[in-house]
Amino acid sequence: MNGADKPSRISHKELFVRKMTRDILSGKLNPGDRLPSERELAAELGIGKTVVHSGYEKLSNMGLVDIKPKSGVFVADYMKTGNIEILNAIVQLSGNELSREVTTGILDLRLAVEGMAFRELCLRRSEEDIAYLKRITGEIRNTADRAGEDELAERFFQWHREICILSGKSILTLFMNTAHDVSIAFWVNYLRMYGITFAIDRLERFIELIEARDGEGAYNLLAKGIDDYLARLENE
Amino acid sequence: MNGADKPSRISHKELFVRKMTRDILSGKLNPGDRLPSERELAAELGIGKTVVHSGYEKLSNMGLVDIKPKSGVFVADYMKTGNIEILNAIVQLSGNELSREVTTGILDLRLAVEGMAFRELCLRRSEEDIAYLKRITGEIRNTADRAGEDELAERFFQWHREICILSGKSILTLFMNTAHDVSIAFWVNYLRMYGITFAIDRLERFIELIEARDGEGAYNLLAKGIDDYLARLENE
DNA sequence: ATAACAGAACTGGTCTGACCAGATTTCATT
DNA sequence: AATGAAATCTGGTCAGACCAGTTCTGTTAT
Repeated sequence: MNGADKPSRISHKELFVRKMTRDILSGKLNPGDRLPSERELAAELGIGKTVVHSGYEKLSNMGLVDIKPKSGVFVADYMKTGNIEILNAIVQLSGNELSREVTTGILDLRLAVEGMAFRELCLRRSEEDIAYLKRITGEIRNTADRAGEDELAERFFQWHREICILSGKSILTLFMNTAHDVSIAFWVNYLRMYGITFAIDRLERFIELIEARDGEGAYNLLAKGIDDYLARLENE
Repeated sequence: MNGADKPSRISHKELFVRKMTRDILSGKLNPGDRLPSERELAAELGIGKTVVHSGYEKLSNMGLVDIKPKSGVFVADYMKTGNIEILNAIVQLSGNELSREVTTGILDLRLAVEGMAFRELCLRRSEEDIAYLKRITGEIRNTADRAGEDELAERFFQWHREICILSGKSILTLFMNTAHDVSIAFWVNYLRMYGITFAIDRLERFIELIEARDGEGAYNLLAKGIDDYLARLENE
């Protein structure tokens, strides 16, 4: 019993994927290692081969394992071949705790992606864009008290994603979504560190700069915020 | 020869996913539309319900559809909620042809990601790194004649990914892999446009700059290359 | 002793049909 | 008209059967 009482039952596949992810990411299994065959594993875990196959397929999509058809499944050199979904898996496993390396990496990318979005949006923003951003920012302020930590993090994520959407560069939006889970973990930490009021004030400062079409200003505010966050992380 | 000779038979699931992807991306189906139930579709297409389920699952992973459990499957507002895998799907559907918007978007991101990798690598590169880069570049040159278009594109992709790996910023590598398919499409076009010799010479120029620890130089060469490519694209 | 080669014993890949449980609709009862 | 139980939808899961390559193994011919 229990301990991890999940109201919604966890499927065999989900359990299997988590176990394998943990074993691989923790270093218990090393790149190149051969994994048990689908049949073996199915028998050992008392589940169907189809389930194991589906699980291996998912791990393969993340880049954690390398499936050689009709031959075997091997642990992949995932830091070479994996994709960003691995980050999301890492975050979920470690319960929203981010290592420093992951944090700085993600922030570097965020600066690149969102910085570009800010600059583009400042060039093309309409009055409607400004009104819309003000409206959703107001909504965040109004519901901040009764919103949970995760929900608030989600709202901040959506606010920044909106910048990408409004910028018209749809690639940036797709990228933001790809890094969703890891972003949420970041925002939870951020909001704990700086507090809600400070964070919302910052959103409004961004809106002012966009309204003034000050792309460089918005970029610099973003860059400065990231630097500051990393500096505080160092001093912890 | 050839064109589309696929030796490996295409599975029902693959066919189904492609059809749905095409219908959604082409605008034949619109965000919010309810899709047929798994059973309906299975009967209509003469395949098993599990196959349809698995297909819907894949589409959901890409962010193309929104699965409401026990309720129905709906076309998602994918430009808002989709992730980068959608790009890969777009590329595959259009037979490696890239729209201008996708191309510029991807190149913007590449500049951000690889530019950072070049700068970092110039700071920390060892003699071994240089020797390794020279070796794999030599291999590309030696095999360029007998390699197919796609294989060569893959090798160029791997070369640039190697920059990310050697830079030590593993997040950048993960990002590169996430955009793999779309990058291959880019490199195929690039190699057609500039020719193999020019492209390989350029790799060697990069190595010289890394050896000289000239991070700015490498960044500028990358930026200039991208600008030039986009300019030529305009004039086509 | 060694090389070549059938065939047995693996491997992952695909698909069907059955069953589960939550969501939704229908329709008789109040 | 409002209520609520039951029928009928929905996606979610799973086991087992079959397919087709790959790899190992033991025999045979040199």
